[in-house]
Amino acid sequence: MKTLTLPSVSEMNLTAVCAALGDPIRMKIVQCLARSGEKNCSGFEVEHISKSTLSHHIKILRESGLIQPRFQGKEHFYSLRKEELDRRFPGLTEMLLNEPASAE
Amino acid sequence: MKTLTLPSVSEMNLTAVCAALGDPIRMKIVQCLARSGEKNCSGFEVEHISKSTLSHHIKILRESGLIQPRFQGKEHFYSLRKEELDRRFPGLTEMLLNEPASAE
DNA sequence: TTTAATGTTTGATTTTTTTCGAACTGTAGG
DNA sequence: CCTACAGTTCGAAAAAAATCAAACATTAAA
Repeated sequence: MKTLTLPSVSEMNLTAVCAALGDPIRMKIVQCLARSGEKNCSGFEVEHISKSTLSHHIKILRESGLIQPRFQGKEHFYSLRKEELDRRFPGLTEMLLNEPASAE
Repeated sequence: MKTLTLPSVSEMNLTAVCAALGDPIRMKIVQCLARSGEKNCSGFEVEHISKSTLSHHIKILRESGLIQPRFQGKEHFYSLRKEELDRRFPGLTEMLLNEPASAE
């Protein structure tokens, strides 16, 4: 059974969202999704991390409410929860788009 | 000699700012400053932490560019760098003000 | 010049987070 | 049914962050 817990708009918490965005890998994933819509794990432009580590970061992003999954066959497609974020944290998605990808 | 390093607007980094805001104590301090302007350490509404821990959190906030100090006598007054933040991260200070103080 | 007040810094400890490989789950194709 | 693929979960190890007490610095006041 797939029990997917995604916080509602009112359940989203700014501190948790900031903590999620406070890691360079997660920031990069979120910026990637902000710029290009839906992607599966292999589409995130992150290198040199194992798939279990990537999965861990995705979980934190999902639990904070920043991203949402869509399951299709064996692939998990993720996307920014733009509508929800724009309601809860106006200006945030623009911030993500305006910020240059940090050198890593 | 007091060498105070405060990042310029262009030096501010979204990931670092988010990491700074990702801790509940620091979030509370910043929200406190956003609502009420300048305060010294004893004015931050945080309890149950030692002064050295508080000083540590203040340092992280200052180095991220979120707050700035003003030295007057033996007191250090801190304030949000509102003008700089509004230029670099439009919408951020509103987010801080809109967010209810999280129960701790 | 002592003493008290307001922090900061240092060094050590605890706690949390990040990371990985291995095992596992579910899906699709042969 | 067997195998490959895409990803998650588990358990352990490493790295980073938070925490505190003690020592230090600076200012002001007695």
